[in-house]
Amino acid sequence: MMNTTLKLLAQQLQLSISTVSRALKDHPDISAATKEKVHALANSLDYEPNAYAIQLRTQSSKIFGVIVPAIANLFYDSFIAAIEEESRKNGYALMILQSSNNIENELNNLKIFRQTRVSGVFACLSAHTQNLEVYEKMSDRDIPVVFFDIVPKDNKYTKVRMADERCAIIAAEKIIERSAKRVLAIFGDPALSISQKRKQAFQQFMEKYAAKTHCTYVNANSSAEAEAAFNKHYNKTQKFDTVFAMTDEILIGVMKSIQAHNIKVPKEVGVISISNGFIPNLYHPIISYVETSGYELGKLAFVQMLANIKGGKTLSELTVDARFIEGKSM
Amino acid sequence: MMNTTLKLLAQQLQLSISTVSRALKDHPDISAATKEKVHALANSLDYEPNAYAIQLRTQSSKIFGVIVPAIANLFYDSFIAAIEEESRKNGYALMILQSSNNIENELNNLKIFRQTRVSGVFACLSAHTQNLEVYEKMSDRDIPVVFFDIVPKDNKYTKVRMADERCAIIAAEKIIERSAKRVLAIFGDPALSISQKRKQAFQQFMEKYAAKTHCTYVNANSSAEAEAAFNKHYNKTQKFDTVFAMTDEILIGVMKSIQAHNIKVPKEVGVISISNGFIPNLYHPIISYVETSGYELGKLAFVQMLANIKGGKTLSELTVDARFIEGKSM
DNA sequence: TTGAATTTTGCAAACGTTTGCGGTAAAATT
DNA sequence: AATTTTACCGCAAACGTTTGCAAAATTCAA
Repeated sequence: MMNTTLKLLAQQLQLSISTVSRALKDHPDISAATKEKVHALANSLDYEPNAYAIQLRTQSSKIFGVIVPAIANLFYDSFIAAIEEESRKNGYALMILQSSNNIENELNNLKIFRQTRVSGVFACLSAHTQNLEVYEKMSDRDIPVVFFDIVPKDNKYTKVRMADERCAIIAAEKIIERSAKRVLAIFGDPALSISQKRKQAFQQFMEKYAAKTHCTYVNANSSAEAEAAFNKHYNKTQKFDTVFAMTDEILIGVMKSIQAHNIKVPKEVGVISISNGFIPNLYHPIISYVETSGYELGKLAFVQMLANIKGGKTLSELTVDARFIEGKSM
Repeated sequence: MMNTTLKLLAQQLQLSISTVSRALKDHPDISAATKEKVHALANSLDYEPNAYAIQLRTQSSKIFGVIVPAIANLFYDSFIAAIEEESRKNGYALMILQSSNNIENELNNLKIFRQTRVSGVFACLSAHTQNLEVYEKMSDRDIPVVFFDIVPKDNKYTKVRMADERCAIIAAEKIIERSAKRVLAIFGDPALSISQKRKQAFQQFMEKYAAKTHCTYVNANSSAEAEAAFNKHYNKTQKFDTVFAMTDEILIGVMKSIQAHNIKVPKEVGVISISNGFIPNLYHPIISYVETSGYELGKLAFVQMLANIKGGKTLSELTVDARFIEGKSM
């Protein structure tokens, strides 16, 4: 079936294309009567403006690009949900591509975004991205980039992220409040800056405010590793009474071990983690956690994006704060 | 910065636009020498073809639209991952929109797809969609639609889905193998056809092959409801020895209750569910489940889409089979 | 009634491609 | 040397919009 175009409408109405175009967008130059007619026919013929022609003419697509390491991730899911909501409100659509933490994919995705002439891109660096040249290329093309979560160090970029250090510190506070004697703290991939930051903040805080508390620090790259680490340390004679899990992945491993050993939470060991909330709510008792909300991060990122688009370059690093959500595990 | 266009390249090389265009796509009419020069300049100037101009000219965008109820869902995640992989291989990009099980959103999304002139759409009906008119509209515009997971009844559509009845039957088989005496079977929203189908298949099978087994059938709309249902029936004098959870959501509720009561699995009660595998692996012991793979469904859907695009209309309903994944809970 | 002011509409170029067709020059065939 | 073939290349139209400017139609004032 032929798509109805402005030309078609114009012919049927014995009007010029320009008049029809203007009528459709309520231009003051057009009389009410004409507008009426045009709208009527457009509706009955189911007219849909051709987005490609518009973009070609106006040089602006109403599409944002999003790059995440993986879409199957609770944190990024909620991030995406947030910018999707805002985008919809503002008449934008989203194009979501995943890098799978693979630099080549990341490059490819960026290329697609350039070709699609997206209005902006939300980017989460893949774990080991070093070369930011491609992102420069976007800026050269006047496509604003808002980095989120895993962001470059350099200050010349616009970025939003969780207050990573704060998260760790809040957790530490709660652990101290509980007057824990021995704690096992499990962090993620030591190569990632997020692991480093959180660990450093946590460790410093503990040493400063609870020097007598005995802390064991471990890194785990997966649920399985976390489970193994837990098992290993739980078998020692001096058992820990509190465990801290830096991520959902780690929490999952920890909880498996806890279930396997039928350990009573919080009586025998207290558990606290950093999470967006889904996983902690899967267990009984519900796990206490420091909330990192991908949703709020998304909202923030969107604000930044809009600022970039409207007001030219607005560089800055914004962080969204974390808060403690009390479960029954501490 | 100005975008480099064919025109620009042509000027710099003292060639016509058409020659440059053809050179870039290896047209046999163009001499090797010229091609060489054109490619060189294009590279150094970082030429990116304008996708909008191409689409305007050729009337075909290399974009697929995807509508899912929610992106934050393990099943849909893996579905998306699969079509994303295939799309990338075939030079397509994906535009993912979520309906949030809201009919108005669904309509809006479809509209965006029409305006974007996507090459095709993968659609999962929102829970209570009745009116398929909008989807007809897509077909009128020669945009193929492949329905997945939650699909219309009508046979005039292309659809792929899980073998829902088979899932339930496999679960029933395993329950019988275990020679369960009393089973609690919890199904999802009774308004959804998927719940009805699975329940019916399950019930029929049990009645036919294990008439003496006592089955209690319950519906639950959420984890909390599932948990409540479990609690309620577990308090009866005649305790069940096996529980079947139709979805991850239900399994989560069930497991909460199991943890709360410190029930031994599989000794005191056996657990089996239908899932893609993530949730069952969170627990100790690992829960046995019938696998419904969003990933495989995605692959299948993509095949169907390609068939539709290449070979005109190919209507059919394909299902991907299910299989039992043995955990330690039965 | 006539010219000016105002309202309403149309012309045409431009956005960056693709592609059928026609043209020119060199090479190959008589 | 005349003709045909082959190899390259350019012209121009088209895709569906938007928009500055000019033109036509209407209204108004004198």
